[in-house]
Amino acid sequence: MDQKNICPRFEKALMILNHRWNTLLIYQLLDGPQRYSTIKNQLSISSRVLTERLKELETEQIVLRTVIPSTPVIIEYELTEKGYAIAPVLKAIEQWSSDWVTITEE
Amino acid sequence: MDQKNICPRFEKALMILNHRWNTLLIYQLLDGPQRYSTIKNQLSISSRVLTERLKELETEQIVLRTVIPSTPVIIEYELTEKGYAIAPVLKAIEQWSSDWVTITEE
DNA sequence: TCTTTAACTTACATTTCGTAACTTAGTTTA
DNA sequence: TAAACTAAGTTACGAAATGTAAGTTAAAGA
Repeated sequence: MDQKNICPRFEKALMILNHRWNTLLIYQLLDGPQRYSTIKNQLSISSRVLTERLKELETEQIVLRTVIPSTPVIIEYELTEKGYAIAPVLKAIEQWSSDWVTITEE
Repeated sequence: MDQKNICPRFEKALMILNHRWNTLLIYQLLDGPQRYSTIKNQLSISSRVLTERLKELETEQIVLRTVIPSTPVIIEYELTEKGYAIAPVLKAIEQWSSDWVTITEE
């Protein structure tokens, strides 16, 4: 009747990675440092949610935010070492999707 | 200005795996076939959403639903081969979480 | 007949998300 | 001098997803 003892670190990892947009954002940043507007243009995410997620990933030390003092100011986002360490997860998803996922067209 | 060409199968995999509860559900089912009430008791998910997600995973052929005709009826859920193939993704997340994720306590 | 049980449903409140318009501060343009 | 432009947000608000709690169903046992 009681719940399984899930490792809290694993649980937290799932919370972060399964939060909408987060894995796609990390996937996008695997290409290297990118500014806010570049990310926004690549993904079909709204600025409201993009800002929110980048803040979350920054708080989790997965993403680093750098201010480039120009006019207008430019902000660059890049993965930290912790962030790049998520790459194998994305690789595993890519592998599974190429092995098993089919697109149903009509 | 245009979006990156993300493989539609990878994109679909992300849609499925990042949908709230889905990875945790799959993780739970890696232990083997389980009935509805067992899953419900292990995770803190509501029956409304649990039913919804199990249907989604069944539609995606990740989960198989079996009716055991008893009274009251018992339903057993288990991963398909496609479902078990997600295990490496979970393993990669476990690895990352044990390497990098810390729990902030107060 | 009444109660019990497993696996859902349903109604409704709360939270999260998406959309579009607005803000801020320097800089160029008119 | 003032209006226009730009990047990176922020705000207000409606729509969609999620959580909560109570209800449903059908057969069987008390």
